[in-house]
Amino acid sequence: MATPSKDYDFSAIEPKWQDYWAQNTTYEARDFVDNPTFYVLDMFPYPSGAGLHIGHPEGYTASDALKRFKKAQGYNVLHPMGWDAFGLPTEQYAIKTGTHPAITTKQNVANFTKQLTDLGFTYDWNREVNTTDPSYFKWTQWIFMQLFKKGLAYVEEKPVWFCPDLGTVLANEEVNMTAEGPRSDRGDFPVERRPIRQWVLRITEYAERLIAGLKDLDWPDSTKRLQENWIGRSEGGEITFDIAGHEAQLTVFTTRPDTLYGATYMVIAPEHPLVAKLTTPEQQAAIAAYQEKAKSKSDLERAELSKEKSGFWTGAYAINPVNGKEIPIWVADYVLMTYGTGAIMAVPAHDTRDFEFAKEFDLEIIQVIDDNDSAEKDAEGGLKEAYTGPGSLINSGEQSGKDSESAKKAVIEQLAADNRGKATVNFKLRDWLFSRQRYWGEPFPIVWVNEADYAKADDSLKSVERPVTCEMDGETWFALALPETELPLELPAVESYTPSPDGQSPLSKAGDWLHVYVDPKTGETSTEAKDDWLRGMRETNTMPQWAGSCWYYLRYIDPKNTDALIDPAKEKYWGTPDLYIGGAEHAVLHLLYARFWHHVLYDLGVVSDPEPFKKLFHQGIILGEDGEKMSKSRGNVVNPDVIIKDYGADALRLYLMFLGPLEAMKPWNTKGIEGIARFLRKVWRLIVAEDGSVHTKIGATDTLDPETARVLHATIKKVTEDYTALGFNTAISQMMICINQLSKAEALPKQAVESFLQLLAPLAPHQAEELWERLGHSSSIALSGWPKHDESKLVQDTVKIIFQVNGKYRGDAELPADVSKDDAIAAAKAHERVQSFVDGKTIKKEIYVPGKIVNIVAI
RNA sequence: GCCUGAGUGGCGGAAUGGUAGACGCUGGGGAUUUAAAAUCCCUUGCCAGUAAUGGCGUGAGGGUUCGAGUCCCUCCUCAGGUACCA
Repeated sequence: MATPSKDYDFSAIEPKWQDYWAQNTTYEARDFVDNPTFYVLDMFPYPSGAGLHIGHPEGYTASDALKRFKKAQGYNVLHPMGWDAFGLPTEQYAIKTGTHPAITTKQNVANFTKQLTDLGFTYDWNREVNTTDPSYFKWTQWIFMQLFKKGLAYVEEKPVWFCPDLGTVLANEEVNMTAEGPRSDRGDFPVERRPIRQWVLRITEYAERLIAGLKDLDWPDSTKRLQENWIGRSEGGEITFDIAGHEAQLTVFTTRPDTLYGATYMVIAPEHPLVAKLTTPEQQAAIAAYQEKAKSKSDLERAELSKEKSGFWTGAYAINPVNGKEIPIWVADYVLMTYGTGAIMAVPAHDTRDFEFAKEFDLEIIQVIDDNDSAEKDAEGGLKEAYTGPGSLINSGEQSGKDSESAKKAVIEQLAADNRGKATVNFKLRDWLFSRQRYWGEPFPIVWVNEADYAKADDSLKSVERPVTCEMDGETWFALALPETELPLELPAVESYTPSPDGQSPLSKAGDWLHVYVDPKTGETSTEAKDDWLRGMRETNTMPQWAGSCWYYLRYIDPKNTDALIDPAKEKYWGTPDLYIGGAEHAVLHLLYARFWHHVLYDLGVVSDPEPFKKLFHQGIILGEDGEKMSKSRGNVVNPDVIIKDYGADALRLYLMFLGPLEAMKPWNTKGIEGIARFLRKVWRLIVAEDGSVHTKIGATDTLDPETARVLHATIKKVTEDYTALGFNTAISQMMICINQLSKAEALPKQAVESFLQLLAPLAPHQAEELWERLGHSSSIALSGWPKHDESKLVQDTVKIIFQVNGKYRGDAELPADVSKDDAIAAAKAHERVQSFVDGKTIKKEIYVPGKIVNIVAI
């Protein structure tokens, strides 16, 4: 059965072993066996028409190698793969060609599967998932239903980013600010603001837990920080101001209640509901024009346009609750309606933005925190810039003298007694815009009915605590969730995948699907009218691509379950992934959304741990040979298929891992892969003689010479450690050192060579299997276990001791490994060159680092 | 501006506070070959020197230490993220 070839012919060897692993289900994960489990998860790809990018195999090689390593160590390893297949490009292609996205998806998946197989990745394809498969998205819809019933979903008409070219709404995160204005992240088309009916998920209700949960995760620190900043927790207080001559009050959020005495004016956002009420007739025209201007800008644009402060006085005054001071209320767009309460108390002395605004409009600046002379002052002693640091309070009535930290509490307590303030926590995080006006996404399992019908429907179909309503054509509609028996709700066939010009989903044109009758008791639906059934209309929005990727790692554990999202016993057996490998571009969105859903599923009792990804690793980006990001337009894209054809999958896998640390961004270098190819040929020649038989020097002896044994055991040790820590580049270096050493030996015990192959197998599995077979084994190297190093083989009789004088190398000597301090120092002093540097000087100190260094300090 | 990272030969990169440059690529020289591929050997941080050897050297400047690429402080550059978040 062995390939007769005497040469290392990867093009014959690699398919042979890929078939072998598939047929023997070598890497199948088995539920409930006694071995310890190890679940290694890759971020599943979007199966685009372009095929695999070189970035995919980088992370996937690491996980495949780790999987094989863990398997060899006796773990029951789960390493699955699937497809994040809903998405815009497929839909765009459908619009252009009329091909149903499901057909395109199927083709792309087939292509991706082949490419992954060619790379020698042995995923457990029994567990393959596809987000567009109804048996999968049934459960995506089911999760949404739970969110809906828990009151975590609502509908709102919001001005959202709309991209006319893509014909869809985009989330804030999918829009980039550029010099040419706001543009879509995908495709780089211009986008604008439009009010559209949207589903929104209350991720903000989990903000506190999402922050707190980060603490114990083994994630890159930078990623944790990114999520922290994104959620943006700030502690502070809300303070309520009376308005002179008005019933209404204004509540502000501030992180600096301690500076309240320094509040010299207030600012409300142009969109603030009280603007019209507060504006005096004289100011009316100016304010209205300003509001109009602000409306045309978005939050992002406001930030992008010059930071010059603009605004107008409303003509009204607020009353500072601590000292009764009347302060003017301004409207300015540097205050955002979407953060805090949309209103602020301005303390120009201690806030940079307020300071700039006050300077611009000549407003009063009162310093209330002592800067201890650390801030720059003008001739009159006024601040030249805001002092934002801590200090003790001045000009602050009864609070004067306190330090700013304790004053924060004191001021809030003082106000609380009067019901004018309370301590609060504010978040930057906003609720998650969860709908798209697209065809190729999960339909919402929602039917809209009128108010009278809603009253007739069973509570089990409702969000009881927080009914969800929307306005359509001047009527109020109420949302009912479909029962589990109605799932999956599949996509209807449509004639055109193009959204309507007003931005509504293509589903809004699927008449037969759109209009349904609902059984008020069970939620069962029918296209036919029935007695007492409610007449309803299906939701036409679809879910964003994030929906399917929010929970796929759970489905791998129990992919074929038709009765539940996941069997609790299997969930407990496998737990959450032990390692999650994927790009840092998902540091915020995917990883935050998935954590949110997982927390909700935890609350529902579906999973037994609140956090889904305990350990996360980001592989770096591979740049083109020119050191620039790979892109078609640059022409520096490396195609994995071509590399496999020229050098083989093993060489590509090894080289991807040898380029540098897995997490680093590093340039590709086609010349460099030659070195790896050379290494693989060397391994081959060590075992296969010129006539194609096993080399006669293998097994010609039972013992290794001490030096070769030392190198081999050092290699076993280092490779084992490095694989565990994903330090593949240094593991490969060590294996190169080892093969160079083994090649020198005249005779080798068979076992030494086998140990080496076992180390190599995770990264170059095809060649390792082939050579393993040629050494006479009939079963896979995957089942052969993992070598253990023998510490005693690492011990050397003599060690090289470095001699330094004043910290500089001046010589060395081989000394007995157990040489005493005195003997080592004596040996150093006896050394000719050391003497020449010590001569005529006084020895101040002698240091001996056992087994390493003697340092003589002489002046 | 703020938050992360990162700056080491011609290049990718190694170095629990202990000989900086492992391993690989590239370059130079040689062996083998009719020739080529493949393979093998020597060499390859900079400066001086035939050499032995000496001096310099991890973005810059300080500091701690017997000893610093590694720890501390200040600064510079680059990459990624984020931005009027009160």
